[in-house]
Amino acid sequence: MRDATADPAALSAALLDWYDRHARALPWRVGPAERKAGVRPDPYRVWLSEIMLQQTTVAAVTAYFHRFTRLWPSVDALAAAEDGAVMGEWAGLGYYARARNLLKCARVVTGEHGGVFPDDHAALLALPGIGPYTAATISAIAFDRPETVMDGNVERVVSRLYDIHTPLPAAKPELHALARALTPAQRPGDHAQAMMDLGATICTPRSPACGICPLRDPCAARAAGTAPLLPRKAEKKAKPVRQGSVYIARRADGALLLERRPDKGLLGGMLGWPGSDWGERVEEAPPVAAQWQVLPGEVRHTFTHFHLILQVRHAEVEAGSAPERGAFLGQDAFRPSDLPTVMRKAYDLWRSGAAHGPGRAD
DNA sequence: GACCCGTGGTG
DNA sequence: TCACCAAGGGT
Repeated sequence: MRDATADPAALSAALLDWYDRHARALPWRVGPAERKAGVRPDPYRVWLSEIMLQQTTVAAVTAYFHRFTRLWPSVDALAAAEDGAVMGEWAGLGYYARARNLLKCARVVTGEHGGVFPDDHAALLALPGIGPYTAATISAIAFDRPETVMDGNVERVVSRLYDIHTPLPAAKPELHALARALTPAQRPGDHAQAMMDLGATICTPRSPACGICPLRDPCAARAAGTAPLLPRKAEKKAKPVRQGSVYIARRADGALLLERRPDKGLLGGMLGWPGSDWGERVEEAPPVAAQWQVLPGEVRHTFTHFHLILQVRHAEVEAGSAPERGAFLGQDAFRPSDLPTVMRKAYDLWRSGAAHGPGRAD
């Protein structure tokens, strides 16, 4: 199915020419004009952005990237941060193991590499939270190494360029070999970013803009009319529905009962309301003795592999009450933005009900 | 390879 | 409303 006229050097040249004219301006990016003028990206910012961008859109990442770089302008500054502060700033971005590994990685770079990111693939791969994709991307973008970057964008672009119908993930080795042949010796960093920009703006998952694509002539899927159908993917399993409950206790002074979740597992390391496990139909004793009231309504939330329906309970507790789980956090120390989204939804449900007082209709 | 791990946008 | 999707990594 390969187009014999699709010379890799010509493809790469056409792609770089398009990138020079249409590169997205991104907060962590050194654009093609600056790069040609000799400007080099800050490896810390490249690394931070790549971790944030794992399975996450540019639109979602941008505000987080600005906050993180303002609070912690260097890897040394980040390494010195408190765990809770970093987890709180990451709240809402998801995949919280990334934040835990972000801190681990910063502390290794500071403690074992003198605060300087290593510039070789193997050393990068050995760092927490950096896998094959991120190691290759940091090498290419931060150090302009001729690494082959294989993310979801590149898989899509290459599968269409060569009209590959093998479903993912089985197609990965084949796609990687094809992508490697496209990687140029000159400007590999810009090439990697050009592939991603093409995938994000032209060669999109649905209704790709083939008419204005710089690779439309050599593209095999464009010729075959199969571009919108690629890449094919293995079927996914259905998500089961789980249920559970959380307890929001407020002390007279306004302090709220919260707990730090264990590092492993769902929402690991994040702040949350004490509650039951989540499963078929779980009931559990409250974290503190009180008159618990079931709030009207429910929280619905979807995780990677299940749907959750959450019942929210609330109680006003006495000043001296000793909780069996969690700890009371003072009004001034509690920021709703520190909560992962599902816990934030529970908080919002309680607050929206409290605003209307008891006896609310729904 | 299989499974676990979040979230918000989108059609 | 809902399934799909996004600059993946760890186990």
